[in-house]
Amino acid sequence: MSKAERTKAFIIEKTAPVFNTKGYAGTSMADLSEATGLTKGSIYGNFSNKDEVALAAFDHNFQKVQNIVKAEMAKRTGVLDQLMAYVSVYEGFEKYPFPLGGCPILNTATESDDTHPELRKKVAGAILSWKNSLVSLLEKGIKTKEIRATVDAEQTAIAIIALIEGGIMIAKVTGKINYRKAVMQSVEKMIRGLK
Amino acid sequence: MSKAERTKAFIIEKTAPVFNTKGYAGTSMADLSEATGLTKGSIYGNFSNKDEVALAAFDHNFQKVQNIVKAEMAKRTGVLDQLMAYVSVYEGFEKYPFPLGGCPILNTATESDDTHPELRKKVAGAILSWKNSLVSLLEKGIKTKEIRATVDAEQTAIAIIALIEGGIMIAKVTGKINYRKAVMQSVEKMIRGLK
DNA sequence: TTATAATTGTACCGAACGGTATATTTATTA
DNA sequence: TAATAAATATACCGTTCGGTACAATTATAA
Repeated sequence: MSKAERTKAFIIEKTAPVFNTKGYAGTSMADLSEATGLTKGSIYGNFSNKDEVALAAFDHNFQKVQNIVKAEMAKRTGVLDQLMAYVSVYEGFEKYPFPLGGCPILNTATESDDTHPELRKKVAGAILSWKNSLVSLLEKGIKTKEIRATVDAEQTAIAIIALIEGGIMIAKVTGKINYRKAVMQSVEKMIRGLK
Repeated sequence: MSKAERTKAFIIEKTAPVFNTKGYAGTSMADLSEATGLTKGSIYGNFSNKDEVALAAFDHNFQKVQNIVKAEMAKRTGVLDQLMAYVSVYEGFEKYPFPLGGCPILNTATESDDTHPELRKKVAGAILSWKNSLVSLLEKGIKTKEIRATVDAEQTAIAIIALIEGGIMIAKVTGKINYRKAVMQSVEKMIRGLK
């Protein structure tokens, strides 16, 4: 790993939380300098523009979330139990090394959808891969009879994601953590209703 | 209604969709000039700063959504049917005069939560009033035996909001309208499950 | 250790930012 | 219709924006 590669990774690591809290438009190059302790010239020596840092930062933040979920799922065996991993993670948010600013998908989605096509695509990809892994899990459950055959995997997967993301949004903006927990209990009910 | 009052209303009406698509940080005074055809000086003659316009614009956008839902609910009588009004509205989004840029609650929530306390408060208030009206409706349904007494009104209300907002976000960022419809069908299922 | 390449800091660019003082124009009322 | 008040446009303020040229520094390999 060369010096440049290390610096690049360092910049991403330090600026990712800034983008995730202030947003893309709300984050300035000066913010990135402050977060890294590097000058603007140095940042531009490693990235060609602000966009490139933002895109890398999103990947970094999303990866962080994915790692948490994967780790929690690896502890479990049954399909329903593995689905419940999401409930655990998002109910106990603060116990995990979640990106500062909350869910990067939610944060980036609403800002980018009308304004930033590249970022929008990345978020869409993240949601789609999340959905696909849920669908696979649900279909596996149907095969192993842990889940009713009548369950619509696609619809269920999207509903789970919608509930989680909506719950995070509501809890964060109102400042009421219990709202997120209430929503996660609805997710739990939904999962229990699958068998 | 004086000239100033009319102009003020005009500015809000013309700039509300801009704030709702570009976001607060992403909208400049130049954007507001362009949207209204008025000069910056004129806008500052009617509002003391950009914040004031943004706050008024949010109110305007939220009011627009509220009016649509109220109108749809007025057409119905039963509690479950009135709950279904939300399904109708958010499933058939495009048939209604929805604010350009989508749901103002969703758009404004994620941007304001870490950065703009005043705007955040407004969004929180909007969600809380939405939740309260849902709770009232659910409790009414419990009284009239249209809904099981074991239903947790608060939890159900928040889950419905989370589903709707999450569904809008997913559909918009992925560009797949069907995702929103799938989520609304989950809302429908949830409502049917209440009796 | 020295030459060379890669990396970082300094100093600056023009443009756009939010905001304001004031002149000009338009409503309003006597 | 004339006097006055209200609303709008013009021209500008200092600051910050993203980005760049280039010098100074540091890592790398001979």
